[in-house]
Amino acid sequence: MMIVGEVPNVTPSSNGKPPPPVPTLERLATYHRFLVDLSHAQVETISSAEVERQTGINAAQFRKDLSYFAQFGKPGVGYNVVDLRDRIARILKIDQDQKLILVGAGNLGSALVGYPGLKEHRFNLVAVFDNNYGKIGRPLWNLEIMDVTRVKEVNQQHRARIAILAVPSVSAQMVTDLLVAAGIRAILNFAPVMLRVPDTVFVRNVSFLQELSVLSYHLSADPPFDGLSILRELDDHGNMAETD
Amino acid sequence: MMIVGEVPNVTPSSNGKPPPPVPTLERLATYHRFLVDLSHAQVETISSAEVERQTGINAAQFRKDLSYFAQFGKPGVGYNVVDLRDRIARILKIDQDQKLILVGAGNLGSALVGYPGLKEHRFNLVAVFDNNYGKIGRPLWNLEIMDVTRVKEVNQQHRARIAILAVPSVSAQMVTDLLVAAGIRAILNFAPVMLRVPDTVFVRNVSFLQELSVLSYHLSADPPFDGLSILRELDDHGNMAETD
DNA sequence: ATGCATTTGTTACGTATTTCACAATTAGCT
DNA sequence: AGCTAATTGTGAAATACGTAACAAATGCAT
Repeated sequence: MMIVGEVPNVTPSSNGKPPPPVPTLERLATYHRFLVDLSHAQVETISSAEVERQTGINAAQFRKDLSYFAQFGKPGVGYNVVDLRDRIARILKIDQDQKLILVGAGNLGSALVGYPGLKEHRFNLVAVFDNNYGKIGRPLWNLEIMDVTRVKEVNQQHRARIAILAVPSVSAQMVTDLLVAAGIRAILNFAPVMLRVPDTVFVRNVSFLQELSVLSYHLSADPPFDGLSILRELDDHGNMAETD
Repeated sequence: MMIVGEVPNVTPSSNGKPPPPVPTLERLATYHRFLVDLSHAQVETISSAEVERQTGINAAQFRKDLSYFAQFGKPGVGYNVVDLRDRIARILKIDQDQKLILVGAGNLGSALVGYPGLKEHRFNLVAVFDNNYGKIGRPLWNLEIMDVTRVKEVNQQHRARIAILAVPSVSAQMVTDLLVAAGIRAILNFAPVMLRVPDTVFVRNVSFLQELSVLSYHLSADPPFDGLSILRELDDHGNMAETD
């Protein structure tokens, strides 16, 4: 029973249960890919302990992640690989074709949508847009690059709900507004800026430079060691961190 | 003074202070880019409240993030934009040229290292490797693609410490072992697998499919709304979520 | 059929991160 | 100089997330 005035920001399908944490969703995608591999290797069942051994993710974490959604396993036995794989796919809605549009047909955008894993995971590119007149009309893969100002009109046919945004930072917000107006509900943003969107729209940011900067931080400031000193450390410690 | 037997896993420059959380480092990169923009716009000083207004990041969060490193601002005044920008750059070590190598000269890898933002942020690609014999010897940008088995030998000259890993999942671990042996200390991994590395090596994972899957989850299961319903919601609520 | 070894689902605990709240500091104004 | 308004830096409170621990469930062996 919903109390009037309560804020219904609990994300999709507001049941009674607490919504799954975002890190859980991220791991779910990892589990899915892992299970796909297992199923190809004809593995029938797997235990959470075995998942930990093979992926490095804590077994309790794995079980808890799944518990946000339903009960999947049999005590004493484990999880049926194919069943779990398919049920996770349903949760993430990657069991059905998902239409994508790309905005920004530059180097990065073209490469991203050219990634063959996309089709394999049923993400389907249906249209490509750009705001650079030099590019409009040219082909990208099997599609024609269209003027981004037409995105609303064009998406009335496709009804894609996910957009990949790979435009320069300066145009990112402007393009985002067009996407929102075109019915896009989820944006994968590669521009290193915070987008303003209505709270009905989900954004995930991927920033290449940010990732590199975090890595850069962790490099010690001392004079660069040559490769050998690392090897020596390896020998000292045995070798790998964690697990076998 | 270091107590014997203490575990020195506190990341770089083990001072007495607690190490900054990783989320703080990620935001630091965001602040840096934001400050670069401000400095180009000739803004002299900025307050944490104004940062919140413009980036959406909580003002206390901003101040606390900075407090892990030093005191940067003047009470009653705020932060000097140029000074803060440069000090964050020093913290992240993006004030100096950082050498990078790329492993995996496919679509994605080529596009990533072709991104002009890299040079602007002083990340310098010094070598490209692949394990596909068809590609070895060919040029990529101004470099020749080399056999990845030679990475140790070649990196003895360059002494790059950061690697971008954009190879298929199956070869990712094998290549990683070569990189570690070659003195690489930080890896930006685009393959959707968990890499095993010694704990002297830092890994950041970027998975395109994982990001899309998380977005896909958030799409409600109900029949797809057309673009107009979203617009109606926009009108109802005023318009944007948060801030002006 | 009963007991044992295994493994789940979940509650309780611990750690990490974010947010709040306020004393301390600064610049400008009178 | 002293007062005021603004804003920082930070300990304490709140929240989110991860890990451990264990009762309940299952299949297998006897």
